[in-house]
Amino acid sequence: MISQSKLENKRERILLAARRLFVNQGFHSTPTSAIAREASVANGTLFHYFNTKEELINTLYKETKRSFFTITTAGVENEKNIKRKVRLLWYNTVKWALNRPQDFLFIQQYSNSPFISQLTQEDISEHIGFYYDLIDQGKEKGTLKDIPTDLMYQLTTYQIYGIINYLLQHKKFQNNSTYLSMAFEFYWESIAKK
Amino acid sequence: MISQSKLENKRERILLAARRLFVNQGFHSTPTSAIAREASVANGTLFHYFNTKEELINTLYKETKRSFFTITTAGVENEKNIKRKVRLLWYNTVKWALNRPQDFLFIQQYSNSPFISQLTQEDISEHIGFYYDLIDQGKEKGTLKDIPTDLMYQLTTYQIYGIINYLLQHKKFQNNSTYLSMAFEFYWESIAKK
DNA sequence: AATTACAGAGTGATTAGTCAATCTAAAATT
DNA sequence: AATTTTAGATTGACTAATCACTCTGTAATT
Repeated sequence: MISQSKLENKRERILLAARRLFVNQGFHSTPTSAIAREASVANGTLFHYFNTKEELINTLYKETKRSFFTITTAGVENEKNIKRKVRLLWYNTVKWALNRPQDFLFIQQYSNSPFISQLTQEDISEHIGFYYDLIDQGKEKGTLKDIPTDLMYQLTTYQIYGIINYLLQHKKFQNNSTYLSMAFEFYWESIAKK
Repeated sequence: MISQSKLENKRERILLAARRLFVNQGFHSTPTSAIAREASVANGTLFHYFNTKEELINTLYKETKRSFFTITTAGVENEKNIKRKVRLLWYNTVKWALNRPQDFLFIQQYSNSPFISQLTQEDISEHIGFYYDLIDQGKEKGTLKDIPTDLMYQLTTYQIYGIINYLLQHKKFQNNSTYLSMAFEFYWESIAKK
């Protein structure tokens, strides 16, 4: 139906506008009126789709995170060994962030913001099992270092954040496969058993 | 002088109250009125010491960062070799963060916030040379891996953020020297040449 | 006496969210 | 097929609350 797609369109436009402004100005210095203006939508329309500003923020986070998870884990299960799985996951994640820097910056900003609603705290742990399982597999097979799973997860997450932020600030390396390969090997060596 | 200490006292109380509230609620959802109330000071007094809210935030950041740098680099120069220097720096940093979680969380929050004033961007690069020099020394001597200095700095910074955040969430490990030692060795192996 | 610290009521601007009115398009009725 | 009904989409003016910051007067310090 045409009307239906039109509707979805406005909701979508609001979310896109919100993300753009949030990344540049932060949650609290982005008024809902500015979001509505940026989305070419009336003030009231925003509150038709989202009851509160916080609901808008949380919805944006959930949808972005879900998309992130789907894209970055694609094909990982089919890889033969741990290193290939980890490599694909790493490349998927880095490419996802470089292709959609707004999405990445939003998630990073949200993760570091002081007040995350309870609902989304649960949402975070929804996907985490996938990574924990992968790490446990690697440890069982003796491929990965024998450090606590949750610590390993935390450290690798931060390391990937680090390389992505670096690449976002140094565009020249983004398509340099030698450079990316070096960065991955650094990553791999830090978690692989010698 | 008593009067002098009294004055410093109020300014200090405002800064402490601000930090406490910022960490819990973020910059923009912490009104200056709340800061004044928390510091047991009148509204106007806050603006006597700081012309604007932004000036208060930036002052807080600068003072915290300076204190951080002074404490964490203490004694590092006197260590004999790179590994000992890096270890002391690592332990100093981790201990600093665990002893003053509010300070750490504030700096982390500030670093990730979308709009950092120009002034403090310069302030950030003020201390960075120290770390770059240390990395360069390590690379020259063949102790550290041969990857670009700025990349190494970025990755190690994030890794330390990672372990600190982990320890803040798992208090039981904070005084476990075996655990800390393991975490440092993990860190060291990730940057040391094999 | 002069300057600085401090208080707290006051101000104009801005905010999230509301609401009554209008529009749209599909379903129901004729 | 033409008309009416209905449900939901959309609008933008409006409101009550909140905000950063000012101003004026008083107390303390020099």
